Amino acid sequence: MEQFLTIGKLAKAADVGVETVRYYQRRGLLETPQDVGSVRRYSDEHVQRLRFIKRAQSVGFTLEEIAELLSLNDSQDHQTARQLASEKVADIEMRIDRLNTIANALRQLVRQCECGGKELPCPIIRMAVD
Amino acid sequence: MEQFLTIGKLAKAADVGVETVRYYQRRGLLETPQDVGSVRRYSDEHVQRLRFIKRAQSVGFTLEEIAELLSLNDSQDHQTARQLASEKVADIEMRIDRLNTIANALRQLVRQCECGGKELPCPIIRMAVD
DNA sequence: CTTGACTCCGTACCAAGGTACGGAATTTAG
DNA sequence: CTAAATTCCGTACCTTGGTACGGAGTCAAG
Repeated sequence: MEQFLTIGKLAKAADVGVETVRYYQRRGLLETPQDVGSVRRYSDEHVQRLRFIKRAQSVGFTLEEIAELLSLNDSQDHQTARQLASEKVADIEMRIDRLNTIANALRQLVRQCECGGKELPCPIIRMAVD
Repeated sequence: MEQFLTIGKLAKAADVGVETVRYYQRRGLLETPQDVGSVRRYSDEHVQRLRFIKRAQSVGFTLEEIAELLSLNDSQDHQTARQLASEKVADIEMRIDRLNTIANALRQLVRQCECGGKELPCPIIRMAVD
């Protein structure tokens, strides 16, 4: 029975702590399944969801924003979901732009160092995007 | 004298709180200039730096990571700076990939909703990257 | 059938990144 | 020149995203 996990197995599979799983349940990011006997059982869906949360977190979304993303996924109200999803896509594109700006500044820094320019200031921060 | 700002003007120009500026100074992210009279004066450099911090934060860097980025910029040790900068670039590219994954999932969601598929589950979270 | 690991639940605590507050000194606008 | 706004500094407090802990119940391997 690899398909129905206890909370411990779930946590391990998604590489988070058991307490974290419970915390997300309290926050409403993860469904708390019905007890089977006196212990709850989790499926692969739950693992995917936890991994999604991790990825989204690692690029700067708050748990609240992630809850919103997930609710889009779950929503029956496709009209609203489409609208919100479009906004989120725009938001993500902006984040990507910012990351590219920072990456480009760093690449330039790398190049300058390679060319051995000794005392040039390396102005990462000057590259305004605004 | 638009060029030499008090802390209040600086904060306003960079759209952060005065307390935040002081906090960054304590954390070593922003230089504390010498007093001029009994008040410190800030320049456009400081504004740029604060904006850089904001942008980097908004895409998920911690203040500690940002301090590292900034120290690369300031560093005299170009060898080490080049090495670290390359690592950071790789890091950023990974973040961009993750954002693209999430954005693609959302775009797919948008498309499904447009096509009016009523009860299809919209599986944002299934798109594994790992 | 017991003993060690695991679950469940509640409450407490922690670190990061600020924000608020208060008092003394200073600066600036009228 | 005075009154209001700012600065500076220290300490206290707040929110987010967890982690730790403790006790009672439960499950599974020997």
